[in-house]
Amino acid sequence: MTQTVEHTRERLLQAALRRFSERGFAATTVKQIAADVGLKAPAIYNHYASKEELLVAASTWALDAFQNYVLGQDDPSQGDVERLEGLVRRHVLYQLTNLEVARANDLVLDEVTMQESLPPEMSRDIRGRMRVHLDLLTTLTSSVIGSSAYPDARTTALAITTLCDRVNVWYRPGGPSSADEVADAYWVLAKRLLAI
Amino acid sequence: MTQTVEHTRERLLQAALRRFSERGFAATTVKQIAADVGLKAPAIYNHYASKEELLVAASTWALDAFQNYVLGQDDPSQGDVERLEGLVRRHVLYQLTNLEVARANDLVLDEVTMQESLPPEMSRDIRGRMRVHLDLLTTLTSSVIGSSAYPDARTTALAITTLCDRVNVWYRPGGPSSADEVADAYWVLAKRLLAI
DNA sequence: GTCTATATAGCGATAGAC
DNA sequence: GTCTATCGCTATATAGAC
Repeated sequence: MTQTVEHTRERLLQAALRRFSERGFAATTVKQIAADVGLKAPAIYNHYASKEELLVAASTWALDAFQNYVLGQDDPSQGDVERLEGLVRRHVLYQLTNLEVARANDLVLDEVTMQESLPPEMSRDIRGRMRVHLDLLTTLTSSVIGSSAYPDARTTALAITTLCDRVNVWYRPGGPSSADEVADAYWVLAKRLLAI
Repeated sequence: MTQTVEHTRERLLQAALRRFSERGFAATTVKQIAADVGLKAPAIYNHYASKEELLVAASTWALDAFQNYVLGQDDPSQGDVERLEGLVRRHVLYQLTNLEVARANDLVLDEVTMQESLPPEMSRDIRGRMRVHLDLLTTLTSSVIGSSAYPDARTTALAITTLCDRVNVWYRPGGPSSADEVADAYWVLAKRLLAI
């Protein structure tokens, strides 16, 4: 009871993240987000200037969390295959142990793929971040399969990251496989795509 | 000029399909759909009872078109590998030559994955249809890789269909590859996943 | 920093003339 | 079958009291 206060701003961000990831941006109302943290709708505007700013904040937070986890642990002193394995495993594990954040990332990526949904500045930022991830994956893939491989490194890297990215679409927490088991299986699949 | 009339109902459905696929259901207004076919918003209700009915009609149409193309040409008298090749190639080609419809299918599948967006009857219908596709793919995969393979046939089939499904996310019509070239490359990737 | 009350705007959908 | 006008509602966001 002493400091159940907790910073309202952060709790609003988490509530927004969950709502946006469940129903999408347009179908979510600020009233719902406010209610999730025990507030009336107008109180939100003491913390965020607009609903769109909430989307930007939530999306940025989700992308940061993903990249910190997946890319932050990459160790350039390791071999290329080991680095690829780490990227694949962490990508899968992240998707499966942070279903909400992962869904939010799917969502924001979708809104970037489409038009007008997000402020252009943020669209650029997001594209840039995804490029960092894909470029690293492509570089490592190229080292492993060679520069004249068919399909080429970019196509192969895209296939690998797509598989990892979509794992949360069909995975259900209570199901037969643990997240680690799925990560194992997906690294096997990735190795097949790399033909190693 | 003789019969530029064309059945308004169908043109509305196509306009709805495009709008929904571009911006999502909640963010699309009936006014926009009506304007796309040169009508005012209320005229829509002479053809569809509600915005939701337009979504149901558009989604059903899109799913039918996809399944007719991909599954309708499947020939059970062929070998398992040949049938898998056909399914993969047609899936990719369909995604790339019907970008709008493909996006609409992504969308409706997403709304099914989430909750409440669609009438429950339709959610069941869509789940059933996707099961038909995945079940066929899983059966053929199982025949090819065996029932004790690791990862198992369902995981492998899911990976293959996921790759095909997401090809339209990064493909751009004016880019370096034709749809046929992408289909070639993806069948190579699918074979690697099948370890053949 | 939260509340109630309200401004403003846009939505889906209906009524009724043509 | 389409139009204009409008209903009823809900949305985001603001104003001002506490």
